[in-house]
Amino acid sequence: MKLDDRKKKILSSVIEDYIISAEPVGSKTLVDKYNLEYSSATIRNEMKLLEEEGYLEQPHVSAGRVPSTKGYRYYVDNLMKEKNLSMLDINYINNTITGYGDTEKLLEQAADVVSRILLRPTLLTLKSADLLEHIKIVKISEKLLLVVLMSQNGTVKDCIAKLTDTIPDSKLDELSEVLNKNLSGTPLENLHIALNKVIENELEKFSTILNDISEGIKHGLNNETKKLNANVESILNLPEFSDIEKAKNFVNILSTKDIIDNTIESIKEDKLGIIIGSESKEVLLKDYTIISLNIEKEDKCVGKISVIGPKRMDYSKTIATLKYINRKFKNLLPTETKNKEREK
Amino acid sequence: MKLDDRKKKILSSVIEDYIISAEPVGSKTLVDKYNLEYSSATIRNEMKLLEEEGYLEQPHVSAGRVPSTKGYRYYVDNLMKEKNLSMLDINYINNTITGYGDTEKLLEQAADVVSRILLRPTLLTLKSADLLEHIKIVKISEKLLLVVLMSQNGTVKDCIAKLTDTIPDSKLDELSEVLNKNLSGTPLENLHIALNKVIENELEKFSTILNDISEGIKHGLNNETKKLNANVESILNLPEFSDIEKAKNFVNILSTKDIIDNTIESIKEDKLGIIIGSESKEVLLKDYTIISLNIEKEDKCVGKISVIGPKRMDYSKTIATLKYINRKFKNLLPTETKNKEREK
DNA sequence: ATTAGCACTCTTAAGTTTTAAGTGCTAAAT
DNA sequence: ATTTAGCACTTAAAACTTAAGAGTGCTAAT
Repeated sequence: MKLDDRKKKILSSVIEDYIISAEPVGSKTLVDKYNLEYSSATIRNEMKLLEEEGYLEQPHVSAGRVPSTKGYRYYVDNLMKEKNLSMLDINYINNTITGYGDTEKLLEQAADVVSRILLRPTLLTLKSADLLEHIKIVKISEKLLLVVLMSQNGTVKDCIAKLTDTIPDSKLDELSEVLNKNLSGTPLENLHIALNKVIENELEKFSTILNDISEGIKHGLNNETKKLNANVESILNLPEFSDIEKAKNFVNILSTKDIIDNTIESIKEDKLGIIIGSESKEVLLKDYTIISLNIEKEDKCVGKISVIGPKRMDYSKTIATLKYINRKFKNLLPTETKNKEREK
Repeated sequence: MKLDDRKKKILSSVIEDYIISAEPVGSKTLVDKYNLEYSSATIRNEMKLLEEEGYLEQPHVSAGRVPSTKGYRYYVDNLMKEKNLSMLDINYINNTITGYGDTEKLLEQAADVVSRILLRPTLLTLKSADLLEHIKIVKISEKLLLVVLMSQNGTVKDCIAKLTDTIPDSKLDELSEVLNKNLSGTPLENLHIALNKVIENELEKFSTILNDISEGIKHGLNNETKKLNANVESILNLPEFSDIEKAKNFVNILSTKDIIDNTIESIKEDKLGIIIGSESKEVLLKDYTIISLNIEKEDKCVGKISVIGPKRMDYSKTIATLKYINRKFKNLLPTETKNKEREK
């Protein structure tokens, strides 16, 4: 398990070259491109040992070496130098995520910007256990109400309620108040059920209109907001997908919720999680890496942004980007009690 | 320009076979699959004539025939039978577009469902000239306001305003009222400019808070909502994109706003527009067809849904789907004055 | 311990042959 | 005057063959 300095140097050179070139790396290439003070023969010997130890793989006998899952893992844990983001990327992030919008909007912006910087698809997983903070009813017309829901995680949702009967303006505030008293703290996904229960118990006089609102909420909250992915087409440019069958396969993985879900869930709440190839239990992910960031608000996880792509990934840049996003969100998410001035 | 019955039959058979198979259609295939009461030799002669007239094309001398732009056009205008949607598709549409949500949400749902039924990407173009109908201010916390904007087209937008100073609850309604009086009817994209003007002219006492709101609106309204596309990955399954370069090329077209914009704009307001290959001025679109539907609300166009893909498209099903969507929207879009019961 | 040198393996590219699809034309049949 | 059978011809795609190139592993020399 111990690698001497020369092996480390060779391993990280192979990985860094492969990350860029996507071609198996040979001993000659290493001598030419990286200033290794050994001959190609020595490097060949070392690479053979690294392969025997499981850090490198050889697609076929006359090819160079490719990093294995174990190799990438060793690189990420021990060899990788943390890169700084370029000014270009920093500006891109800051100009895109300006802090206006509710939590969900901000998370979407972040998932998108990360995807475009790293040229990989990203997935946004919203934390499902989001509780109602505040509800507000706004009249649109005689027969239409706008129901604005604000959650404790800071997400705002609009629902449309179609009224069977009209309601006088004077009653609206009373209605809002009653709803807030009864529903605040309810998980969003149970909201319409809870509302129905409220109707049964005590609010007979509003029953028709509450039914309409309940129906509106049911349809308006797309419970399936658990996931969303951005920029799938970016993968077309990756050499690993020059075979279109592989691209289709990858897209299938992306659109099958469970595959990635199961893998992501194993990530500790407080950490940036990296799952490389066969480290996932999911066999279909054996050629792919997922790097996932938990976004927190007041120490509660509100969502996850996951970068997914072939194992050949710019780990350093990916991690730098996600860490930057994480720091940005720390003083960004709107909170009830405090509201920091945004930094310039 | 006149085609006799036999030529018509042959042309439509070629097109219908090609739409399914994506392979050039030969005389033998036609005799075998379609019950044409002529020999392959006769059909060969006819196909040659159809080619000379420009309705068919031959990729190379030993291949079958492929429809030309002119051929597709003739088919669409004269030969095509209107298909009925399957119950499956109808149910899918009805279960997806339930009528809850603002105009923009409904349009997004429609663009998505159309894309999934037809297995082609769709583009949603929102009409930019949308005017403010109503504005409502809701307090989220001491230093945060939620600004809810309702447009005349029936779209609801939420913006977050970060306050420099606090505002007492009692002032909120006055503020809302003042804003409505001054801003209703303003085009959404000018809203924050108009607001700044209002501040200058008369609302000095609210000036700080109005500035904050103006800033929130500026960031919250993503003016670039002109377009959005769905389901790009569906194209990976089309045989025309088994060459990944072609797929990339197509994705590029999709993401270059102007290319499709220019073409779509030439479509008459009240019609379902079909632009086949070289009928577009845009050279890059010469192998693609766009079928575009205007969605109207109270006789005003609120958006366009465009299906785009290779010329080889199931024209009949595409048109049937869009027409169904169109009919659905007729009694769906929320309006200020009237509000029809939704059909069962 | 390192390296030059070379035989060996296997992939990829390039070139060649074969196969099969489909045509267009001619001459015969209707 | 149409229609059709039949066949020579063209071409693309598939199957095979050969050549080139990359990179290794091993041996023997440094």
